[in-house]
Amino acid sequence: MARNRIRLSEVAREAGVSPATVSRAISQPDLLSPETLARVRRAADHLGYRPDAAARALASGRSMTIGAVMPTLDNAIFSKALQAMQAQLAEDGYQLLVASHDYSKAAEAECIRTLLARGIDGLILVGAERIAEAAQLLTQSGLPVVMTWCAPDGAPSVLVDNEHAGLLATRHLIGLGHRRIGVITGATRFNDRQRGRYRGVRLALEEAGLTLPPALACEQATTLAGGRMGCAQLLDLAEPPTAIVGGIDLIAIGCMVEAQARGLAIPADLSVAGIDDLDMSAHVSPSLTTVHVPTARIGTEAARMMVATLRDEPGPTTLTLPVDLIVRRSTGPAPARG
Amino acid sequence: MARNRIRLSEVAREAGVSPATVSRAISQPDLLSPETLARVRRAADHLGYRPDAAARALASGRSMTIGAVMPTLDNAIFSKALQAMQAQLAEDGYQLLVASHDYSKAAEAECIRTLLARGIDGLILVGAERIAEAAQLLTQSGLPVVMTWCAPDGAPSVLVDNEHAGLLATRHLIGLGHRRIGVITGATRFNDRQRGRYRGVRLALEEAGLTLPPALACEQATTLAGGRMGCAQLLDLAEPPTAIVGGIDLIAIGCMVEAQARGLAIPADLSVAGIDDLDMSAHVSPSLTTVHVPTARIGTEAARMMVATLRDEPGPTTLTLPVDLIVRRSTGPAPARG
DNA sequence: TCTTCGTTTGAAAGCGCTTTCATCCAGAGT
DNA sequence: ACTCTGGATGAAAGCGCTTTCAAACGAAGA
Repeated sequence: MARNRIRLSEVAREAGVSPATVSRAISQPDLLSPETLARVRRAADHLGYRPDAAARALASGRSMTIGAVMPTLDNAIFSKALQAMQAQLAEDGYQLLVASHDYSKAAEAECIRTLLARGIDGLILVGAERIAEAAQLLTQSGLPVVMTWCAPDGAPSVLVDNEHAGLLATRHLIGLGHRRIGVITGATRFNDRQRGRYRGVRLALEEAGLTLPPALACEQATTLAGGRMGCAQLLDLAEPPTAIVGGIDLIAIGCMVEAQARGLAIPADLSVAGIDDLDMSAHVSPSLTTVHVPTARIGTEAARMMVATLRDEPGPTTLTLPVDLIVRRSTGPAPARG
Repeated sequence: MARNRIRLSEVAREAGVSPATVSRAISQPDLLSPETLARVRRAADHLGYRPDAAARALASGRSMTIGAVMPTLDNAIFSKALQAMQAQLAEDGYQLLVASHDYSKAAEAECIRTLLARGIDGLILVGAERIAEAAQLLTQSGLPVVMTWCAPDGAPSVLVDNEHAGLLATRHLIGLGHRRIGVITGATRFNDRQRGRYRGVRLALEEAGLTLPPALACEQATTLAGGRMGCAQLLDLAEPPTAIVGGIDLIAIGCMVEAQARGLAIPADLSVAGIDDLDMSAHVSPSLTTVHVPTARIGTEAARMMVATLRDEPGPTTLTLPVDLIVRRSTGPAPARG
């Protein structure tokens, strides 16, 4: 950390006021008379004064820094949310300290620990599943926390109804006449988002009186390659599905790639639906039917909620964002019975 | 920032030593006798002591925080580099403070300013183009800076030879007999990476005695949609190219999508090559011929270089990572003359 | 005119840690 | 036996800012 050359006290001297006044000029300008304020400002500009963040943090107990712990940045949905979060926080004068754990619970706990030690004013998390140690750290720190995507009832959070998303995608396929529907999700073990979506799929099937044979459900990495592998697995079955739901768009797109590589036409031979609505999903060929999840908004709203909490502004402490089915070209009527 | 309950002085009392000793136990354990060290550690563990980052930063002048300014996080190449950077920094006990500017020079300057004010120990940047104000801020701050992807000669940096990447992709197409080669880059105005790649393309064409008619070069957003639009533009020409180089994979993939949507076969009717080698590029259909850019390694190495600099370790101050042509299925021999 | 109040400013005490500098002591050297 | 050396520890002075608390002042009320 570069020692700033100019200190607050020097600005005070230059402006002919006390250090306290300069401090107030920075953080509570209303308290000063317009003339004094102007004089201080002029002096500060003149000297090129920049307050020292560490000193402010130490003296005030606030660091103006929010921590965010994400599963990974290497996935459009999280990096997009992070991008939006950062933009919103910057607008309110906060900075974002980022950590990612690559879907490891232990690593997540470590992230939380270091972020906590680093002196943050609030913490934004993804999902609500974590080891006891991490949860305990959080509660005993008393730090404001906002969870995203998933959270237990009542916890401050910005959510999407993952179950509903799975439900919408599956209902759509059922409505098109599909009866044999496969599902490929990401690992559900440390991922309540994927679990919720999977539940939604099952729910829709049950509603329609259909069953999900175990062979038609598989877990894969949440990547395009994972989607390809999962699709290959399902298509190799003696009775392959006529439609597949991907737990995230990346998987669904992988499915399409694999199916097309095998000479299948989409949606004539196989319908594919995803969940997320990535930017690219509208542009792949055929365009992907999916459930839109307002990823960027999750970031924005989480940031807003965090700032509101820190400012003691009243307001809703949980927010559920809507998900919508976007019907595109990758889904169509079930093929006639052979 | 949650006020930590336990202070260093309390640990000192518990351990029966002076605060100075506890401080040394944390940051310079070698200075202490093994017994004292153990005693202090025990006391600290027992009380659940966590040092206050702001106080350490203020007293020591080091914040153990590195800032990174990226164009956007909403692009796999940057988020991947960031992910790697973060992982490496975490290993060395540093934290990452992230900001992004969405390809705006003014916003970038603002990012640099706030990051500087936030008290960071070093700054990692992408590219070397920025407004004078930002450049001046950097030099007068005297902060260690590492640039990535692009940088002027001699500046501490982790680079890739963007020009060479463009060259490799284009030579490959020329080698396949293509003579009418189109190129779609991202905006080159505030993007020295894309400019370098474009230069490489021109260079390869010149080498082969070919020209690049202005109509065959276009700039588009660095997205899949941008690639589609650019491809449409080139294919609508009276004399469309037989091969297209995309400034980044995302554009190249967009090209393929557009061409396929128009009923063209790849590579029979049109060859497409990209630069980056995204994860997905191996999995799209047909798989994309591209130039591999070690994105994650850029992040890792930049982090390493930063830490080495901060520790005053000797070592190379610029590092150029190799790029390699990866031939896949999206490129093939030029169609026979009609 | 005298009190009361609100507004604006200053004095000074920290915030929790790091870091000289000084001290102490044991063993090495003579 | 006596100085010298180096390692281990402590005392204390900040790091640059915020924030009570109190003072000073002019205006308003009695």
